[in-house]
Amino acid sequence: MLDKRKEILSAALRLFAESGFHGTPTSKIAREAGVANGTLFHYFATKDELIVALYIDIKERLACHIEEHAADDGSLKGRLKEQFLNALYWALDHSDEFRFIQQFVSSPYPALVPHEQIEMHTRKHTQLLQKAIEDGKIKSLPVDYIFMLINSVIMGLHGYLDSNDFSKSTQHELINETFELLWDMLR
Amino acid sequence: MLDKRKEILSAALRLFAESGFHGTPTSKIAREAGVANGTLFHYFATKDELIVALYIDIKERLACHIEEHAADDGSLKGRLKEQFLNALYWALDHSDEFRFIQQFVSSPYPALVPHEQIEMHTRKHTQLLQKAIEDGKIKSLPVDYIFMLINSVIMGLHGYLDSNDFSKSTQHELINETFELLWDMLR
DNA sequence: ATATTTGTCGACTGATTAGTCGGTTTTTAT
DNA sequence: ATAAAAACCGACTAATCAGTCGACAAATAT
Repeated sequence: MLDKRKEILSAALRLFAESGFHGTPTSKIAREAGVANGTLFHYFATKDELIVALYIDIKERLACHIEEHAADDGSLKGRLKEQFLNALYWALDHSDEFRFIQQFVSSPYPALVPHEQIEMHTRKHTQLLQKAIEDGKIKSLPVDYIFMLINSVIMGLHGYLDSNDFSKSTQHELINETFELLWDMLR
Repeated sequence: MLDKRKEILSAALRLFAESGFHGTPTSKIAREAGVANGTLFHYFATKDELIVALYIDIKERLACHIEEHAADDGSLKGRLKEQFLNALYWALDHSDEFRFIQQFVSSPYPALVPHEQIEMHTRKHTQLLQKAIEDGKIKSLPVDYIFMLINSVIMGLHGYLDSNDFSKSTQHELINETFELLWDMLR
């Protein structure tokens, strides 16, 4: 049964999102995952390693989701919009994951993640942007700057939608409007 | 000497920004502040109370800064821009404070802060926005929505400027450009 | 002067935690 | 069938940490 690893990651995610990294003892994670204490340390040598592994796992799942749902045809704007919407819907459907990521990036942990790993995940998003810039569809500004702007808005909008509780359709409208606002800004 | 309280807050800020809330033992804070262990708990009954007090302290200082540097004359756009620039420059000059706030908001702690306290600090910023909306200077969208958008961009831009190291003048340019971008988007 | 309150100290404690270890079961390879 | 390796267990430990306590000092009040 190799899916005990998954069980551990899943339990850790739930508990971290609820009580934070340090508010969650490894013993509780093991119990919640239905494995022994030692088993946790069989898969992850340290708690830190578990946290980093969880981060990478989530990032991978997000990248997969966006890749899967990417429309390969259509205008550049349409494809970018697709990415934007997918990121937000994923975040809305995976608020534990999102809370974890937020906690993670505003902690000392990111230093422990190999640099290439990070870049690999962002490149997929930035290359579409790069193309849009080259085609003159959006302003000629540094890609990582634009990426930062979009990302910030995604983060912020998610928090906003998460703390108010709108109907599904209102959410959808807000997300759409926000993208159009962003697009106008970058055009 | 009642400024031991300040000494404790200041040491806590430095250490929290460096190692996170839970990576920082109270004993280390006391040592760094030059006071005894028990003294820390004389001023703050629990570690949590210290963390919340530090949050409120920082928020107050930020609000003061923005208020002090607010130009009372000038166009609405100019005043809004002033606020935007001041927030960013403050953040750039107080990265420990900023790191702390980021950590704080993506943790379970905000639940411990009285709601009025939060609203009090945001109202000052939102009321200028409210006026801009009423005057038709910017799009008629919910104030807190617009506030969220601006805030996200401030957060994101700060992170961006912090991780690249641009010259002062490049920073200034980027900040200016970003505000103009934002303004165009909201107009 | 005296009493009272407030601030300060640092040794101490009870609880908790990350991580270990020796042994058992399960899987895989031969 | 047998041996070797990998997964798994849970009691245990060494260390750490938040918070206490009783004693002392300084300031304030009477």
